[in-house]
Amino acid sequence: MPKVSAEHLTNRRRQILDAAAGCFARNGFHRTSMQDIVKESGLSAGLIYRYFTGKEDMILAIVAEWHTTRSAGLGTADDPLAAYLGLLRAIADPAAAQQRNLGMQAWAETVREPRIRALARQGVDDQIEAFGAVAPEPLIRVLVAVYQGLLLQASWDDSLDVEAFVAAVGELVRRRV
Amino acid sequence: MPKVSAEHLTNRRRQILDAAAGCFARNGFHRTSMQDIVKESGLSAGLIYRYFTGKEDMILAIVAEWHTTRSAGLGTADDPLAAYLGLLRAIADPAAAQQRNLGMQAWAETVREPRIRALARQGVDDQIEAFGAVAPEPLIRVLVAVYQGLLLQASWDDSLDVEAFVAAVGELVRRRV
Amino acid sequence: MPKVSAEHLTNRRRQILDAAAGCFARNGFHRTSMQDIVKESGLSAGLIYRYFTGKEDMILAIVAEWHTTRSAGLGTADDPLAAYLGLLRAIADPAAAQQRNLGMQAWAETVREPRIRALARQGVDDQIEAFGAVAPEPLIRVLVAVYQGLLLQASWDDSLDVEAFVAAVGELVRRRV
Amino acid sequence: MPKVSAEHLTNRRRQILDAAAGCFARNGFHRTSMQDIVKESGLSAGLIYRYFTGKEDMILAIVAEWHTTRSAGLGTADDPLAAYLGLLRAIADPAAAQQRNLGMQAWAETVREPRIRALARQGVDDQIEAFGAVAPEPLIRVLVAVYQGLLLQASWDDSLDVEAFVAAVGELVRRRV
DNA sequence: GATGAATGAGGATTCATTCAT
DNA sequence: GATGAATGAATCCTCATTCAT
Repeated sequence: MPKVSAEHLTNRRRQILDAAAGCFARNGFHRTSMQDIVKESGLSAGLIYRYFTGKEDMILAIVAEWHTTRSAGLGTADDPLAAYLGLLRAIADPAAAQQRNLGMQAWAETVREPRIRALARQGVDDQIEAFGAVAPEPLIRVLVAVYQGLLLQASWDDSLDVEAFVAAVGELVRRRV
Repeated sequence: MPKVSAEHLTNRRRQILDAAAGCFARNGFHRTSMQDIVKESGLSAGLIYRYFTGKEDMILAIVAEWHTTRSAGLGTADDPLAAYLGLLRAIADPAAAQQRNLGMQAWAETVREPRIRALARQGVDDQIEAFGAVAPEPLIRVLVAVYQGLLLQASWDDSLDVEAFVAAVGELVRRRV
Repeated sequence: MPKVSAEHLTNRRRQILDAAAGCFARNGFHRTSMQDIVKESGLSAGLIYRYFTGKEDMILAIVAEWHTTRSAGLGTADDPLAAYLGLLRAIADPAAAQQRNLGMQAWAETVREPRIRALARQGVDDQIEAFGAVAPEPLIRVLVAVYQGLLLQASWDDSLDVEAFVAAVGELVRRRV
Repeated sequence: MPKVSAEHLTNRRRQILDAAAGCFARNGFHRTSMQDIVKESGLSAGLIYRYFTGKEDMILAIVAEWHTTRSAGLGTADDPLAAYLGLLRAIADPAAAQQRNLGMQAWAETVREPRIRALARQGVDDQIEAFGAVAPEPLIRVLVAVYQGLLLQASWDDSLDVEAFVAAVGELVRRRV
């Protein structure tokens, strides 16, 4: 007999995850203290532990969500190439800075946490499956690699010419097809 | 007149950096304690602080060296494409696991440490300059991105078919050239 | 005019005390959280605080009850020695494990809580008074000590030969009388 | 190649254990914070963890030492009964308040920590073995129980007449022999 | 009355760094 | 130079208690 609605619980969880995502994106997982998240969320320390078993659990949730977001709506496009180039533009967008930062943090964690590594690998495999009908695995892997590398470069270089990058990719791929 | 030879100093520094690189690659920067490095190096805590001002300084040194290694010998090849494909094979090699892990750690740090971010950006710029004679910047960026993404994917997936990946890249690029 | 019957209040209190006694006996006062008692009792946290002012108050109630139980029916036996030996058998009984555990917890609390210490002392004094007609104080103290020590030893050693213990006590005392 | 002498290490350990014993005897294991021990010892928090893996480890060390002290010199006396009565006097002595308090704490821990329970049981078994030549096990158990009970009663009642207690025990036992 | 979500102070422990020897 | 013992601030987490519903 819960005292609050399921919606309330969902909102609270969202509130915590948003605060955590903000902190993590700004300072990395390990330079972010639970206290930072407490402050950013406006909640209390104790309450956060009713939603997550600990910091590790929160990191895992953030990373899982990151990959889920990335895989959403995959392979449903009429024009796969155009859709892919759209993804490139999206990840390089200035507004996606938080997403990029979280991504880089998540990748670093793959080194020491098997579950995060599994999520990362699954993320790539999802792409391979989604585009399996229109391209062979190695090519998809290359395109995923391009996406990953663009994420990095866009993060480091505000003046990166995204359109030129996308155009170069388009040219490489179109000739092939 | 220094009490110990410059060579001795260099060796000691090397010894510390090697120990640190090993620890960092295994557990990440933040899960590695100075004590871990002390143990792995076989030296004492006090001594390490005579070579580095602190942990941050060591991380910086490790990251700087990582990028230096990557830029070494760039643009001197007769056949740039073949040289590039060789780099792809090298970074995906099982023996390069430590290099891959360090790279991912370094990338994560770009989020919060401007100097590491500058090193990362410089690393890409070095490639652009080195290959500026044979290809336009956007294309080089794409190829660097492919390298970066392959580093990630090879790290996550032991069964990745590197040759198929390299072949796919070769095919894309050769048609263009 | 109370909203609920006095009986209801008593039952609730009993329910809480039983839950607390179970938890305390299993894990000790300090390894038992209020949440543990909440769960075990099937009631809510808020309700428990309407019956007890806090954890300390509950511990006090448990300890008081423990001593009350021990003093009940004292000195009414026709054959005091036989009655005493029966008490020895009872406290060493496997079924009395919870009583033994609570006793040991209560004794430990006498160190820091004067009220619990007073209860413990009163417990001994009650025995002295109850058996004052049939034995001098020092002897009663010795017999109480035997009871206390048996409680400990029975708790630590499942294979303790209770009958042999009781026989040894009986022999010592009978010769004296 | 330790920087300090083995004696220094032993002294430090002693220093910590003494501070801990003082705190534990005053407030019990669980009302004593590591910070309390840090203050009482005059050392730093970090240093204490170089000697003990944690609070649990310290409790275990304190309890082990308590039982060791109790078993020291057992069974070497010419007159076992006189020696035993001496032990009774010693544990009831006002100066032994700390020993009594630690004992009660240790007994309470037997409920939840198998290793402490094993130490307690072993403590009794040691007595049984030490006096096995002069008395049967049940009688020894009874005498140990008397000791344990006296510890409790002396702790609770400053005005306890120890000599009368000891005399009562002496009388019971002497008649038997 | 009854609930359980929410609080936040307090606790155990770690770890980068220093400094006496 | 070299050591490693020592420091103590900072971290993650728990839990007794309260109070809005």
